[in-house]
Amino acid sequence: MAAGSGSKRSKPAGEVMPAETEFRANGRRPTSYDVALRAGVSQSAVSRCYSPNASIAPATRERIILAANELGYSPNALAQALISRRTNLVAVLISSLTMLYYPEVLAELTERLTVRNIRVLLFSLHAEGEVDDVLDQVWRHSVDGVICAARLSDEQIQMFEDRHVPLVLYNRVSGTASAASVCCDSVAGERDLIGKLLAAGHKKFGIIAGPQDSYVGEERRETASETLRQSGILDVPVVRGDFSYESGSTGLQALMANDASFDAVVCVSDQMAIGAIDAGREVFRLRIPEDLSVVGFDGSGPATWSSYQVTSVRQPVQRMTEAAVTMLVERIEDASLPAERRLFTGQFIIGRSARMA
Amino acid sequence: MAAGSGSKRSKPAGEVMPAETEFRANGRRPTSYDVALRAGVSQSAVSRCYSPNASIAPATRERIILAANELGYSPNALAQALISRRTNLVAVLISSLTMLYYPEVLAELTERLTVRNIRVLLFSLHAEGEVDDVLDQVWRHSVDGVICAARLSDEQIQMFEDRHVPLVLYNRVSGTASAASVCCDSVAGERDLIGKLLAAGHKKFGIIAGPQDSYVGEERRETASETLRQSGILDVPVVRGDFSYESGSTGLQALMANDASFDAVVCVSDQMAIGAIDAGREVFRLRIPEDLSVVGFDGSGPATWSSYQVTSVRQPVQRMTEAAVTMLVERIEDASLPAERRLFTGQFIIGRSARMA
DNA sequence: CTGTTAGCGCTTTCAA
DNA sequence: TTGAAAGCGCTAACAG
Repeated sequence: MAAGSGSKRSKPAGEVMPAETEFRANGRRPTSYDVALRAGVSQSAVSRCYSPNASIAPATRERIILAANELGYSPNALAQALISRRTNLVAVLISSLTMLYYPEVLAELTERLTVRNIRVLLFSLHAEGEVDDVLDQVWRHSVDGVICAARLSDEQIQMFEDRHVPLVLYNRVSGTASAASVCCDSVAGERDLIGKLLAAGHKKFGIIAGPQDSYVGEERRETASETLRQSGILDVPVVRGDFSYESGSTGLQALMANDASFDAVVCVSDQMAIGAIDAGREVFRLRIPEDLSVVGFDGSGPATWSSYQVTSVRQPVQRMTEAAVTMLVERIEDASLPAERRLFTGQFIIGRSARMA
Repeated sequence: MAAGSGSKRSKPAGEVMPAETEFRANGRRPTSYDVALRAGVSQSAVSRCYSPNASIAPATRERIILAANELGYSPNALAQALISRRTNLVAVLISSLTMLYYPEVLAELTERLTVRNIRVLLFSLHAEGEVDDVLDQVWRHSVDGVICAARLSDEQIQMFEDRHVPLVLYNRVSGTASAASVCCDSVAGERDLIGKLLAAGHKKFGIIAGPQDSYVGEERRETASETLRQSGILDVPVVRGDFSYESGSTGLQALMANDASFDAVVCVSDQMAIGAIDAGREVFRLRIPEDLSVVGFDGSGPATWSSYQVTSVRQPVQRMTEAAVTMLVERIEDASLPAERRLFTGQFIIGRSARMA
């Protein structure tokens, strides 16, 4: 018998196991050695059967596949990864809030990675300090690359370069370090939104911003303020939320507590816009948009529901996730590829939550 | 020098590498050999440093930790897993729809697994046929266990037993095979809901059900029909949706197309209830709940928004996810544990979408 | 086309 | 407490 003799296995060559009639007779999953034994070939022949471009005789392959099926064999991804230095694993880092309020992104990323035969190792970040622990796990698992939709410091981004782990940032860019990223253009989108509100004659604005550590949130808030300032509208009050419905609702109430004469409230996310709309209607008995215009950002599911129909900017999530996955895979394939930043333009959604004339 | 000589490494003992001043001088991540070399100990000493209950002298440990930090070393999870037969990886299987409409579950599961030092390998299923491919990947990656919130056939469940891979089903039970599971009691919840509608004098019902392959959807639909039948209300029309907002909206319209005299519409999910409420208001100009009562199920986020306030049954997601994770971890620790089924009672949410008197 | 061989980086006896 | 040695299951030269 070809296999077994001279192998490193502990059982001597003569002591060949009987045909394994039971599934997993020895209590462990079958290995390529078991398959080789049964098919009467060498272990490496079995390995070749599962290699995309291996040279193996059709007849041999058939015998091996048969034996493998009888045994219920499938290659051990750990061993494959250990030797080939390719895990086919990508870590997706996502802040728990984003995961809750924007699940479409995760669903799309997962699907697109799966299509490329890549598995997703999911990390959900809530607290800030957690990031370092998560990164440690990322290194330990030798993932082929990382897609990050959570806050990373420049030092942390630098670690990816040091370790040659391809990284693509989602809806954020790094300040100093150069990292590949895919974003929806918050500046253009928010400017567009504000411009339309101004054109419709809105004069008294309020802003419901996101947490300070949110990249897109801050970008949208700054753009809103700046655009208004350029039109001579200064000192626009800002309150902060956490992207949640509740914080949109309390945000509006906080704004109104000081001064209830708003024309328009700019929310940096749809979820908060919805909260603001509900608070406007329920708490202040306002008609939206006749008495108060509310705009959001994202174009996420509930924003289109007929009770809200939020005037907003829709992120092209499908194209963005596809771009992120493509960029990452390219960098896994060719580590020398330079950092690239892809900026997608959001689509204005007219909705019914803002007076547009 | 202790390490290096006699090791299996290809570089001869004499050809010792110079002190590695650079991070990852050889272009690869440092291994325990590199650390051993630098700390002047054997590779196994380094390994012990990262073992919870190893016997190692404090002084030695310190030298090793120092060297490890200088090199930026962290253990290779692949190699650890390969030899120790423990990956600290759990696969989470979730249907893409569930992922979209019920992200809280994924977030909670991930968080609770992370706390237990377990990583999540995420698989999102859309089509039915995909399951077998996903399972193949699950086997290949030698996960320690699986939490499944997607449809699995009895044969597929049997594969987990054959391979001794612990499995916990989430919000579903297996028909014949015995698998551990965590569920919210749809029967009790739906019966409660229907009972309250009946008590309030509703007479003419319609049901918006889920897809036929949804376990909870069908359970809720059957319970609703059955409970009504027991009160003498027969032939309740049923239309099917896919749990989405849109299908709730079109579902109501389909029901009304035949007969617009409904008292109450029972939706098997909140998302569809919301769609039905909006369609009732927008399309049919109905007041909810004065003209039409709508009830849902789940108690998911948007259901509590003030525009909807869906009368529903809230699943105790926190307790359910904790139970699922605990059950799985117990079975990873002790494979001989018998299958167990934990049923949680949902909480009735009175809401404002159904007339209750 | 096929088999032999040498490890991937680590844990775990077994001696010392 | 420590080191040497033996693999975990696999890929990838290298010969033949």
